[in-house]
Amino acid sequence: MFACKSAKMASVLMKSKTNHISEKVEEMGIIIEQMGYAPVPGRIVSYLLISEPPYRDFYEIQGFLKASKSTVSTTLNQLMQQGVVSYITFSGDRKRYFQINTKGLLDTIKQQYKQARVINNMVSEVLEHRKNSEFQRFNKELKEVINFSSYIHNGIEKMIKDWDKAHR
Amino acid sequence: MFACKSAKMASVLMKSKTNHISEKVEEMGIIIEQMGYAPVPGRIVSYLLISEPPYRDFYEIQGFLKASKSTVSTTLNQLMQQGVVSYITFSGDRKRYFQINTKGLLDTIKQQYKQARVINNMVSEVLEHRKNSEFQRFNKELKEVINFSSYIHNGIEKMIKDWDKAHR
DNA sequence: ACATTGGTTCGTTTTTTGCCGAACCAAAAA
DNA sequence: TTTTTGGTTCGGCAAAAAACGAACCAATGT
Repeated sequence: MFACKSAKMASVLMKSKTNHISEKVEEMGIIIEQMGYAPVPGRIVSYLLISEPPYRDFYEIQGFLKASKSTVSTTLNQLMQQGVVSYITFSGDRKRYFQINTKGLLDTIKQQYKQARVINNMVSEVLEHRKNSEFQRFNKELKEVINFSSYIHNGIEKMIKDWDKAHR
Repeated sequence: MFACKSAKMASVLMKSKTNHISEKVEEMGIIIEQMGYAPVPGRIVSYLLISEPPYRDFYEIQGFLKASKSTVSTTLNQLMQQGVVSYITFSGDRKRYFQINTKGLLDTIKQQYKQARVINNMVSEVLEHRKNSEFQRFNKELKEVINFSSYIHNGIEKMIKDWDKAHR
């Protein structure tokens, strides 16, 4: 009886807490989705970010997300391959506990910003290709785009380099 | 006969040039796809960027892409709504000539970089949420991520502000 | 007035994405 | 040795995204 009541209270507490976290995971998940991920990976990353403890085993993740084993498995493996998630183990416990790999996360974010180079290259190539164009007015406008793009690109590059230097 | 030969030569020339441009459009298209666009919009933007003249009518675009009228129509309208494409007209010619709106393109690129704020906010919120966590080691690692994220975010913000100031 | 041009609209097809379930497997426990 | 645990793999399916085609329309040309 007492045990039952206690379990019930725990469940109620759990539930409200879980709901709160659920909401957070949901909204953070959407933000992550918008940076080009599918819903489930977004939710897993969100969950591992705000979960206390910050590591969870396979079935905890699956239970929280209410997703299938296969989905959780493949998604975790993708995230691990990407370096955003890793796992720890505890001796005498066969489970793997998945967690955010903050170093990998940082690298991924860094990598994103380095993408500035790609667009900068592209747009520079365009101007190179158009150098003998009859439409210098357009070229001049394009140059403005390239100027901005290089300006940002160089700035980001420098910032990252400085950061790396300071944190080595 | 002469006319025929000339047409043939033109066609051959055209073809090689078109192929060259085709390749470029294709690869630039992929880059643009990777920033979250579908293939056709990517190709249209690419085409208008490197085409000489830098404006093309509806049927030129359609013919070059070998896409359906409907696809071209809706895509052009989307791009115009986004501000990346606009059109010009010539008197005595009913056609619209579509072209890149460099100002709109610049704004779109700018907007992309401003997205840095979103991830920075999210990750800051995570730390706020975890402030009483038992896992200070993880929190410390997260702080590193946040530091980088804010650092880049502030840098980008400042760069854009400076750019806008200098180009007003 | 009729035909043509320069598109637009909308219902349909095609392709891709995201996720699931069931069967499967290796390591550990019983 | 058999069972259980902690996953993995693969075929399939439903929904969403992308592209299409045919019918349509307004403005211009004849």
